Amino acid sequence: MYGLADCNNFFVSCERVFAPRLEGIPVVVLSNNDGCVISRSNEAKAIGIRMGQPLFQASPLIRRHGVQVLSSNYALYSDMSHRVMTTLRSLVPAAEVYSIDEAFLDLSGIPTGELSALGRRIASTVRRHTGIPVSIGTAPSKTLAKIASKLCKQYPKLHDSCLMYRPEDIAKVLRTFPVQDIWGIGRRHGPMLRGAGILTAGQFVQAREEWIRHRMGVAGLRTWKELRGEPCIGFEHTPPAKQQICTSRSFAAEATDPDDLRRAVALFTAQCAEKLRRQGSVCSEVQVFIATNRHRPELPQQYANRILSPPTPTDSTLELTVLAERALRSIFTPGFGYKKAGVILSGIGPRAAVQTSLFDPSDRGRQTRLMKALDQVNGRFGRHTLVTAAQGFDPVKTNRNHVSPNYTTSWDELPEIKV
DNA sequence: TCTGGGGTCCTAGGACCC
DNA sequence: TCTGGGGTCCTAGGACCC
Repeated sequence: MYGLADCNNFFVSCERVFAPRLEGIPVVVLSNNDGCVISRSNEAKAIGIRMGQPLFQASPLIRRHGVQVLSSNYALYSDMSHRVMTTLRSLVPAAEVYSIDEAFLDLSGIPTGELSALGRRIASTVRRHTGIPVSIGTAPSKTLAKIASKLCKQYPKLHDSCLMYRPEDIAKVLRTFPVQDIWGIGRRHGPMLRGAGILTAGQFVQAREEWIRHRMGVAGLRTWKELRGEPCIGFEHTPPAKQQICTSRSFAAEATDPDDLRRAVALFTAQCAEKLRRQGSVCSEVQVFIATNRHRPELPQQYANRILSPPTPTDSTLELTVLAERALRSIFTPGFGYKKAGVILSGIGPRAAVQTSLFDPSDRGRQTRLMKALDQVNGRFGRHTLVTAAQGFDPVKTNRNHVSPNYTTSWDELPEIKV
């Protein structure tokens, strides 16, 4: 049996833990650069604010209903996520972190009769330890567990835990579950299925196997089997290393000054390299891309990118920064206003397996010790304590006009408390 | 005026091999 | 006129997820 623990309205719930005034009123959290709505309280959902909706489109509703608007604060959310995951791990044999707000639970070996109560205990313990409300879905496959967790949000009397086990119970749920809400069915296959007269998960599992294979490939077939109770997506006990690492941002305003872009690209490179080192990998390619504002078609448009390779796979911020800057210089074109830039590391492999070049100009051991020192200093004294000169201390501006304090990760940012 | 960021996997087609 | 069979690797594009 698989469990799925899903935090309800996660980013909004994180904000509410430390700002109880946000309880019971409509709240939304925005994407980077304050662009789109990416988390909504139940009250915000009820008044019709949509997921992913641009802020400016939602603003009439926001004004009319006095919706509280917050910029995203990932330092807070990732710390809260760790607390939730730690609590989950203490309650089940194993947990697979699936996203910042979800984890699959390995429930093998637990008697079926105890699963329902266990789910309720997990939900109430996470709530008590972290303040975050979660929904626990339990079923014979991951796809069914996802559906079970969604039912918790619909039916309060389930007390945050839904077990779908007996075939007749599963069939009953699938009969009314919308096909486009199934995990694995996205914005293309959803409408395709509806066009074919398949509106519910129940109709989907009744479709012919060959038809699914033909129209939706092996991934669609896997979803079909999972819904029929045949697990095809296994439990991952150790997270695989990333094959690609990306850091990118949109800017508050279009950048025309090459120095602004250089500093941004240097910062993104440093952040990518840090992620790379954290998973113990090296990379053999660094890609830089810059893009104009695609929502302003009346302005000259460009998307440019360039990939460069170090002589030997590396995880050194310094080596990668030199390459990234060279790549940027080769694609930057005066006269364009760049709204977004990013760095992508690829060709990723384990550090332990690096094949060095006979003509390698750099001192590997020295670079490694330097990066270790860099990571230790920043780990101890804060993220941007030690930076490359190329980054500077004055990052290119993004919009973040409604940000909450870093309640859990930086004491000096806590609001003053009157006694 | 204002429109996010970070990933994975599959598939088809082309280039190439013998 | 007739024009093989079997395979690998790479890439771009499309689908999906949060």
